[in-house]
Amino acid sequence: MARAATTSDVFNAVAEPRRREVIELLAGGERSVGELVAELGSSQPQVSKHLRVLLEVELVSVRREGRHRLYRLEAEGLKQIHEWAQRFEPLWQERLDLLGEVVQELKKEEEGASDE
Amino acid sequence: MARAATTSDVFNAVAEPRRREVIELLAGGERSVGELVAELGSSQPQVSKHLRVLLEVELVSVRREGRHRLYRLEAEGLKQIHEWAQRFEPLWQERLDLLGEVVQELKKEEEGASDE
DNA sequence: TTGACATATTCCTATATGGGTATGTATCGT
DNA sequence: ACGATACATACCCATATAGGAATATGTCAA
Repeated sequence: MARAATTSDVFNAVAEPRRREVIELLAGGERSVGELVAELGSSQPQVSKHLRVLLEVELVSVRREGRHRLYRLEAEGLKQIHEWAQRFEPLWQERLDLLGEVVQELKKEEEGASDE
Repeated sequence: MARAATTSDVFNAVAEPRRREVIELLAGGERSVGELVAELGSSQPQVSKHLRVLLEVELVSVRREGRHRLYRLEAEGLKQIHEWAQRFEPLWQERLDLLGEVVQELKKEEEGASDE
């Protein structure tokens, strides 16, 4: 088999840099496809395709406004990612603490050395 | 062009469910490949490949111990994901607050209705 | 209705897998 | 040195894109 579909879950949807950019732009408020195209510098079809993926995993929603389609970020979906990563926070925190201790050790040693 | 390489960044590396499982297992402490194979129920080559991807984006590190290779989670890499998602926390929080308000509204209306 | 504008969809191509199978390589015990 | 154990790689296949180009669809204005 091949890689899983990007439309299957939020993690896959967000794995694409371009789509993360779209999300970041939409965090600033609703945008039409055209605006996104201008801001991203991608082709219109590409932007539409990325939006479709984000739509399928419900990271965005659409609304019609005349000839435009206004896309809006549905941030709840990102919560899932945030929470997943957060589970490991104690671990990287631990490392930082450890680093802090090492620094303390080095300082002591240094002081001891300069003492000689 | 094709899809981006999974070895290019942490987001891609974590997009694969199997690799997230590996990360979760390693969060419990160092493991040998064999242990991971047993716990994941995947084939040994597959596990090795996933570990390689995680290694390339530095989400894990390896250590030799006799015939075994002990993999260890390097959680700092996940911090990046956590922080990226965290940027949007105000947005989903906002929605929840809004939801709360709606609930309050409904309660009031309900009380008013039962009052009639 | 006709034309212009805004998007979505389709088609085509090159590429990067994920999984299975077979094989290479390093380490340990005898 | 030899066989067994523990992994890593190589190879093959089917699939899912990301992009680009062309086209279809939908909406508004005259």
